[in-house]
Amino acid sequence: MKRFIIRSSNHNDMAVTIRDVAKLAGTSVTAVSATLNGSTGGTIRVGQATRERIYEAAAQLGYVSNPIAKSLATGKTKVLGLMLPYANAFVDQNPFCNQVMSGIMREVVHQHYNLMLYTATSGIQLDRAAMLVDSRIEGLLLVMPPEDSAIFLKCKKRGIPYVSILDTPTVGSWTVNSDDYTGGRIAAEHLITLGHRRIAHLVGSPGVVTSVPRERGFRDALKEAGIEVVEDLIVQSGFDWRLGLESTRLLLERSARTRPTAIFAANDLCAEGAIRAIRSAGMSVPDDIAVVGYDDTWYATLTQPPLTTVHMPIEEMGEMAARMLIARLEGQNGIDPQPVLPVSLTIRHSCGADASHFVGGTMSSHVSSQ
Amino acid sequence: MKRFIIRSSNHNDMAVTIRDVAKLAGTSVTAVSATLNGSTGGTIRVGQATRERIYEAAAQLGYVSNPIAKSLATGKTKVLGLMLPYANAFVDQNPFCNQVMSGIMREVVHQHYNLMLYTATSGIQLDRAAMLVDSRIEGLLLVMPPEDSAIFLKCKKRGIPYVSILDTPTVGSWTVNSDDYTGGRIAAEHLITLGHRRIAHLVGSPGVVTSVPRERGFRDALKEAGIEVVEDLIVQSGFDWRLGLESTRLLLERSARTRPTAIFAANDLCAEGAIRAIRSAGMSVPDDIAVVGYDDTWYATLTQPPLTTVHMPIEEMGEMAARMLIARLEGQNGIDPQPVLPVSLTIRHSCGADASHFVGGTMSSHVSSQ
DNA sequence: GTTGTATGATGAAGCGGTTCATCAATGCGG
DNA sequence: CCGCATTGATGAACCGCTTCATCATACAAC
Repeated sequence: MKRFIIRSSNHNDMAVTIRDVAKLAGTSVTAVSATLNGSTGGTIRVGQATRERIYEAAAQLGYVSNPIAKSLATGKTKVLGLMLPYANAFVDQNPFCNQVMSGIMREVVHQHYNLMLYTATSGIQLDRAAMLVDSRIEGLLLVMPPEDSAIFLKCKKRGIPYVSILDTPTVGSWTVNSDDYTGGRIAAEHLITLGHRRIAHLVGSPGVVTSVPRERGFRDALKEAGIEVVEDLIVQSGFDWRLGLESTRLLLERSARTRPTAIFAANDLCAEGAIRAIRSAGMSVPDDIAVVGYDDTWYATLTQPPLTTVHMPIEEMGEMAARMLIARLEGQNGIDPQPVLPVSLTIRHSCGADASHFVGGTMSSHVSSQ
Repeated sequence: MKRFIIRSSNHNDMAVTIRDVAKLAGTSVTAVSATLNGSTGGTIRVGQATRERIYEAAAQLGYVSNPIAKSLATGKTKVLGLMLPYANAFVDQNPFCNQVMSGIMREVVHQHYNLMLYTATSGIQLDRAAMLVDSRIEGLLLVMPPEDSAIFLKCKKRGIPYVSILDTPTVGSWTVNSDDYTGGRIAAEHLITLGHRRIAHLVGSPGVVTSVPRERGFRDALKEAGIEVVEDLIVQSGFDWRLGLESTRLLLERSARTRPTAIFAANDLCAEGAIRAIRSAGMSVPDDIAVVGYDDTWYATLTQPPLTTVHMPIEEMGEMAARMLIARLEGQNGIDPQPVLPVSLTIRHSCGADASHFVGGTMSSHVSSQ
């Protein structure tokens, strides 16, 4: 026997469908669909009267469209994926990711998209996490993806467009970066302007793309000021405060005559480590040694003294990435695929500078003080 | 003229479907579906030989199931929603949310679910954000939801089950909390054991449910130790370091004889503020005034001195919430709907205690030192 | 030989929308 | 009155997958 099916109007928890609305409004599902979607302008036309009956019926039934069915029919999900970097501690402990996420969220919500979150949690490698990325998402946002990750291949195979944040731009890639070169420069220039000559640079973790241009900018600034670049003062460090502390401790072991009088740290957390090392060596920041951070996360206001740091427009980068991805999905063109956002210097107290002297005094497009 | 449709095998970017696999394997879609899902044990049975042909065909075509179609057919999406709290700064600047998210992610990935992220970004109220929650998600996780939010109603109407983290348990609700009462107690007890008698408590933001039981625990501990509870020493503060600083500053204005010798702060950030206030008043932590924090986020290791703080199992709470929600979705029963996770005291250096004296010396189930 | 019971396999009806192809009615110029 | 463009409206195919109802066969028991 065939099942007896007459669309049992209420399977109790069954949501109301477009058909229910059509029935109540005494019209067709086509009309309902077109009306409720603001009529796409195809061959389907709905008169004013019908339209109103539909609205009323929909309201009366409390109809809400089922996005899943819609996705299946249209092939569009209005969902973006966000893949956070592999190192769990990084995500947990670095305000950077949060701020990027905030920016992304803002834009995503604004454009009526949704965000699916993926992370490579402890024990799950990024590539394995990538397996979970499926056709539910239309595009993917990547934060600091490791080079040559299988995830890229996978996206390509699946035809999923992606935009990465903080990634080396290559031909045809879509990346959002900030101007790390200038960031390195303005940090150095600020210190130079303050009279420093022996300036150390704690370089970020190897493999993180931002490190190289920052270092380059740093070196160039020194050269241009006619200051000899002492290789021993440019040391490998990292984005963790412990690393900053360790590296700085080593620097402080140098004799008073070769010891740096200023340190340009890999990021704000690293600067925190540097400040600690300096303190525990019985010296003062900024009187004995000046410190410049990088990122200008909220944490920079919490160091003692508050950190002079290179401001990265982190939220804006997230926002930009989301905007680019969506624009691309919607077939807009004329989008710059590899924007580089400007940085600036936020002057606080870790260099001993009076902010007011420096407004407009650096290469940055914007110098603020707090 | 009717469209001429023979399922044009390759619309070029069209993904391979279950039908393609069936065709190649010379069998039916039913068989393919059953096989690839590990045969649900219904009336559909697939023989070994067919099964192998199917696997081979699927592999050859690089078939991947379309989760959207699957969702539409089954009514299950395997997607959970996560609603982060409204205050943007809170999410950005408080490590708490991150850690909860980590825990949630861990469990969600482990159970082969996905996570859709919702936040009330600046300018978008929580209730408006809730509008975006749709049938794509099977359940919702809420972090510190404001009471009486429209979101609850909405979930109920839609039949979406939810579990909230840090929320007052009510009849029939599903909530995950940690033992705030004991948290307040052990903080106080620790300080009492160290000989303190004038202990202040900086209470968390009003409206946040954790504040009340913590204060109660704090008071009870004092009473039990026969210490008079001085109302003036229990002050409204908040979860931001600025608030901690401000509140503490006021406390320090008291005469030396009525001034507290120890402060139990609302959370780690608030404790940071307290430490600063104490320092800038020319006093020392812990020598002049001891400070206890709450949460034990990574930030607690960064204060100077490192913070003795009540350890909240934050990640575990996230994990637990996700596990409960999924269990509920999958119809398991016997789940405790309102678990209260144990807290403990992490002893560092802001109270001047030697950790080794205190192992087992408090009510906590676990005392660790770093 | 008949009946019964596993086992193996499949067609087709959904799930809830979108959209193409088609048709009815209306209005207008000549 | 006829031809034609325009507006209004609809049935049904389709998106890709699940699953019910049904059927075919083989083999065991009686």
